[in-house]
Amino acid sequence: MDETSEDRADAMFHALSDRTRRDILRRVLAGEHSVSALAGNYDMSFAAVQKHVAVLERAGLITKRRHGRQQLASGDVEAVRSVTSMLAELEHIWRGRIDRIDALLEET
Amino acid sequence: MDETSEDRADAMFHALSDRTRRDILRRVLAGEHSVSALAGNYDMSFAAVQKHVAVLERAGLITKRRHGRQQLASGDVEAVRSVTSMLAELEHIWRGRIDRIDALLEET
DNA sequence: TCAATATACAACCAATCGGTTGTATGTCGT
DNA sequence: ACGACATACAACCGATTGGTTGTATATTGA
Repeated sequence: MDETSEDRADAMFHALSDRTRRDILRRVLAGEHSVSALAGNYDMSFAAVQKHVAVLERAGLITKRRHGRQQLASGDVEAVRSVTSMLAELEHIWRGRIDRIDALLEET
Repeated sequence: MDETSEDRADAMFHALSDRTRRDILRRVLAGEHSVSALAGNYDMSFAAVQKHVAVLERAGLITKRRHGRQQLASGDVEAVRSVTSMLAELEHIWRGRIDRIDALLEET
């Protein structure tokens, strides 16, 4: 159902808006971890952590690969960079405003 | 009630997770706009837009200043940059992983 | 002074969120 | 073959979200 880049932006920012998910992302950017290894770090049920991992995966911020009975999660740095570039676009818009102010000042 | 940097991160990413709020942020980064001028752009009630503006303001992404009976909203590019730097921290963690992999390969 | 304008905010609603427990499905080791 | 482990997912719950309408409070211009 998700199709547009706005949908992807919604999903990515939403995934990043929870501190447990940001912590999971940090860990799996540093290296592969199974879902249960991740779950061991938090004071909540395995199922809750598994859902957080699923949210990150749906947003494209992590990928999983099977290894025996485990699913090894790994952070996708390219997805992180795509979020960075959305913010860069915002900064670019702001820069245009400053340029316009400068131009106005120069007119005098 | 918000105190920690994790609370601020929660608020900022949450504020950015809605496309209407991202659009508002783009407009007010480009230049000041009153709340009702912003509301004119969207197919929803004034109150809904006013709440979106309040969410962005609580997250620190925009500031408001009174001008007569209007409140002029303006995007805060420094706040946007602080989000960028959170993502940069994630990229940095990932770089450490790559360095470790390189070191392992070099051992052979 | 007074009507119109601009904003804020409360109360409400359906939908989603972050958590829970319970169950089903694979996969491993013996 | 079977018990233990790893994962997925459904059902449920209270809290929050994104929207609505209605009301209150300033501020302006005539």
